[in-house]
Formats: sequence, structure tokens, C-alpha cells
Amino acid sequence: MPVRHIYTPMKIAEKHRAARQYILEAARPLIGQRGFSAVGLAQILDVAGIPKGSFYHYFESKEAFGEALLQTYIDDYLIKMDDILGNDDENAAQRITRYCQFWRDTHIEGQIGNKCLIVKLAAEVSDLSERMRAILDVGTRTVIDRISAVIASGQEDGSIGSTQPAPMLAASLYQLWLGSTLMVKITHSSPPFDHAWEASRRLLEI
Amino acid sequence: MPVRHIYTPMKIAEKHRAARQYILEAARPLIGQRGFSAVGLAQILDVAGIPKGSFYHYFESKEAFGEALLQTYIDDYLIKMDDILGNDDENAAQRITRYCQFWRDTHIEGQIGNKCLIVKLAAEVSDLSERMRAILDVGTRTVIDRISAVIASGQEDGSIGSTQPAPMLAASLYQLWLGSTLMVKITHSSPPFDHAWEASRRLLEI
DNA sequence: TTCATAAAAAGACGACTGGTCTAATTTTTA
DNA sequence: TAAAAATTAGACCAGTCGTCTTTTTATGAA
Repeated sequence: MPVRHIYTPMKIAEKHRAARQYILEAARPLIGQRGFSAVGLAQILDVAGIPKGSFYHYFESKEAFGEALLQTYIDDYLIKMDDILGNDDENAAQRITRYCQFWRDTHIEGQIGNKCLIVKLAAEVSDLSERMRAILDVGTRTVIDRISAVIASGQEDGSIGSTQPAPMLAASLYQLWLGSTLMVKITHSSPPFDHAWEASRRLLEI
Repeated sequence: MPVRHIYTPMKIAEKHRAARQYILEAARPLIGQRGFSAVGLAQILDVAGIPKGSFYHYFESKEAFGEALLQTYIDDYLIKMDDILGNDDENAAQRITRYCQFWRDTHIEGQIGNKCLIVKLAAEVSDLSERMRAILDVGTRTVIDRISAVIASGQEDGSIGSTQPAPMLAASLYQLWLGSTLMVKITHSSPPFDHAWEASRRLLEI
């Protein structure tokens, strides 16, 4: 690489990054509601206020864009998760309870753009793109690991009664809530969340 | 419309019904793998061996076709369910076990065309078509009701220990397995089913 | 400040696929 | 054989993703 002066390239790089972010933010509610394949790039870019022709300056392809979308969603989700599960004033059972409540709140009726992209896209994307599937794989594994850690600490502090292996309990809980969210989508009603919560309490013995 | 004689329309009606059936059968594996929106009518009709122009003689629209697809899938599924759950030689716990095993077998790796359309389409279709959502709503409700009935009989015959309300247990189980199937899709591995089964045993106390 | 150069945006464009509909053809009935 | 119905071919237009050239903007040196 040739020697070159350090001419602050911040402005350009910054604008580029910001535009990328605009596109991802504009896409999230659209794709969260209609799915990945069903939403065209034109519409996303229109909402983001970025010209169609510029898309390939920010993403290599629609699939690469989908990967970035999932990854940023998961990154954001993990931050929120840490926020909820990391509260050290509460015992583990209380933290799990808050997480379940957070899950419910995310999917209340009326909310249209903020719902869980994992629930929405898992079935569609897993058979569509190996790379997007891999991102979901790692992402859900991470989420389950964090739940598992809280459960393990609950088994120590006594707030969780079940002596089942924490990773297994965590996986079961995550699956249960994943399924309940699907049922909420199908039934347009909230009882599935009530059932998930009741079953969670029984499984954890809290 | 002019008066017309009753000229035995059996053959025509029969052919019509058969063609409709061909289309639905051809579509099931395609849509089961790639989703509803992602599969075009041209491809479905191509596989079915029906000219593209004829589609609207069999279905009013793609959405009406989707409704029929879901309804026939659910009807077929309920028949299989009755077959599995209706075996009177076994007690309720054994019948539930067989149903869970059936669920697993349906989603083993390698199987591509026969997987559960409800899992595949729930997230996509619920936000896309109110009528298709309603079919899924009634369909899943029916499935859960049958599971509930078996659980109730298991609580009577003693093979199921839990005294929780059967409808609630049934809903929880269904959600759990729905979610586990999503996780199997994401992870390309079967442990989610193992976790679902273990959690099912705990919830039912069998 | 001015200018040459490089980076980025713009939007038309191509090749294709989507669901739908009309006009023509084939088949069936009287 | 003539009338009617059922079926089909093909056109249609809106939409898809991705590419390409032109225009605009930003940059660093003189």
C-alpha cells in the first residue's frame, strides 16, 4: 500500500456507515411484517430515502443485506437481553420473569414493526439461505446460553427449583416461547403467552 | 342464462376435481420448502402438468388456492392424527408418545417435501392473508383439542400425572413442539426435539 | 482558492418473474 | 352439425434483482 497522508476520511466513511444503517433500520419493520422475500429492495430504499441505484454500494447482494439485517437485529436483541437479565438487584427467577414479560410486550397487538425477526424469518430463511440460517443458528444459541446462565444461577440461589440441566431447560423455554409467539400470530390472541408462562413456571419450578 | 338440460356432468366435474387435486399435490412440497410467496404459480402448474392459463378455472386467485392448500393439508393431518391417537390398545401416555414420535419422524433430515406446512407458513401467512390465518387458527385449535382430549383421558386412566387443565397442557405441548421444529430448521440438528420431548414428559408427568 | 482526481449517488435499463385476464381453441352437448 | 361450455395460449403490466453509465460530490495538492 502506498504511503499516503492521513487526510481524515471520517466524513465519507461516516456517511457511508450511516446510510447503511438507515437502510437496515428502514427494512426491519417492513421485513418484520411481510417477510424477507416478499419485500423488494425498491421499497426498502424508498422508505430509507436512499436511491435504488446506490444499494450495491452498501451491500453486495440482497442476501448479504439479509445477513446484515439479521446480525444487527440479534446484536441489538442481545444488548436488550443483557439489560433485562443483568439486573443484579433481582434473583434469577425474577430476572427470567422480566424477560418473559419483555417477550410478551414485544408482541402485543398493535405493535407492527418491532416484533421478533427470528420468529418471523426462521422458517422462511432457513430453507432459503445457508448463511442467514447460520446467523440465526449462532444467534439463537447465544440467546439460549444467556438464559441458561440465568437458570444456572437460579439453581444456585434457590429461586429456581428444577434440578434439570440448565442448558436443557433454557432450550425448552426458548422453544416454548418461540412456539407461543407463532400461535399468537395465528390466533391473534394472547392466551398462548399465558400458557407459555404457566408451562415455564412448571418447568423451572418457580 | 338459458335453460339447459341436465346432461350428466360427472366426467367433466370429475376431471375438474382431479386437476384441482393435482395442483394442490404438486404445490405442497414446493411451498413446504420455499414458502407461499416465493413459489410462483407457473412452477406449480408446470410440476402439476396443468397449463398456466387454466389456473383460474380451478382457483379464484392465488390466495384462494393457498386457502385450499392449507385446508387440505390440515384435513389430511387430522386424519393421520386420528390414526395415531385413536389406537385404543394403548393408554393415553403411550398415544401421546407415539404422536411426538410421529412429529419427529415428519421432520427428520432428508425429508424435504412432507414437512409441516403449519410450521413453515404460520409466520409468513398470518400477516399476509386474513383468510389463510383463519384456516390456520381453526386448524391448530382442532389439533390442540384432540391432544387435549387424549391428555384428559390420560388424567383419568392415570397414565398422565399432571393435574393441570388438559386444554392448557395441550396448548403448551403444541407450542413447545412448534418451537422445537423451528429450532430444528435453524440448527439443522435434532436436539431441539429431544428437549421438547423431555419437557413434555415433565409437563405431563409421565 | 482553484483544479484534477477519485469516490459515491443517481436512476435508467435489462432480463426476468409475478398474478391476472381476455381472446381463441378445443371439447362437449343438443 | 350447430350451439354452448370448458379449457388453454398468450398477452399484459407491475414488480423483482442486479448492472451500468452518467452525473454529482468530496478530496488533496498546487
